[in-house]
Amino acid sequence: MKRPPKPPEPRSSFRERMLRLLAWYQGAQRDLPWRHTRDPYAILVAEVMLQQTQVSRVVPRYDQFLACFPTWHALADAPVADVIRAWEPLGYNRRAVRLHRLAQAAVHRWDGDLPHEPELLRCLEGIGPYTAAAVACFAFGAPVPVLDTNARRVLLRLFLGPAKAQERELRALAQEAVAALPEGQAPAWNQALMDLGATVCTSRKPLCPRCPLRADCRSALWMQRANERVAEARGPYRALRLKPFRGSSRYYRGRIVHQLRLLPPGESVALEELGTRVKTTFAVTELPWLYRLVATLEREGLARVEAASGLTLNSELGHVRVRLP
DNA sequence: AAGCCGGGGTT
DNA sequence: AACCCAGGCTT
Repeated sequence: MKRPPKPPEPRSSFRERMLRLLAWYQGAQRDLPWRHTRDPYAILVAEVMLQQTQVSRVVPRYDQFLACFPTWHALADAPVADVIRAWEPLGYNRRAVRLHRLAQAAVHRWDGDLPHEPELLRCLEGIGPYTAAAVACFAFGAPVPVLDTNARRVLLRLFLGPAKAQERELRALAQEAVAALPEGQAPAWNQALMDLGATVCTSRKPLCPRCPLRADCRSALWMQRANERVAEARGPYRALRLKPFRGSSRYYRGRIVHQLRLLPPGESVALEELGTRVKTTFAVTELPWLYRLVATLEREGLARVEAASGLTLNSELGHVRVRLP
């Protein structure tokens, strides 16, 4: 008997797959603090904190930040130094400054609210395509795609396969999905994509056996083989835990801001003293280097330099003092 | 498109 | 040691 041609894989319709993911989400969704509110302020705080920062690192800081700054007004009226302090250790410290300015814009320009349309949200500094869509959807219920790294990966693997796709097709696919959604399901859908990506369809070690859509996934088979290859190739693990970014300007910027946060409120530190706190081998010949870093931080709203105006001669740098803005 | 911007956890 | 992360902005 001739071997029968391989039957076409049974594929559920686009809509069936969406409904299955939504059903999975109903039972598997993560209980996250920012999912208990639709207050635009609380949503925005979460979304800004979550920019390029893992959920597990935001959770412990989130309630604490909201306790310090419960409303638009509370945040807008607070000294920016307090906001910068409350941001530690989330990183990307300019987000704290931008969030502070966003609160002031909400109070003074938008009458205690935010615009509801993603296109208008996008005009605000610190709100990019992701955050605009997230606020529009999660706070205002707008049926728009919310494309973060998780949603991109899930859509790509699920519908487009292992080949790399252009941002353009991804957006088209995401838009098509949202348009096919039952009324009012956009927030759940977007969160379902993120949850699947965060807990099952992970970047490095996806748990395909636990995936509700495995049977209809364009990448499942490919992924299984890839995992087997990785398992074979994996060698003994050694934890090294060396200091990352040693010597990079990014590394020292972080240390500088950390030291400024440690200062008592309103106090400043001499540039040279700051140098020794930030770098154990600091020498006075490095004052210009340190001053450049601090000057950049000042332009970004993360530091204030107290000095005779515009003097950058080496001999003058000894009089420079630095503090939080 | 590429570089820059933190910092902690995972493998 | 590199990789990862509910990105955004500048050049």
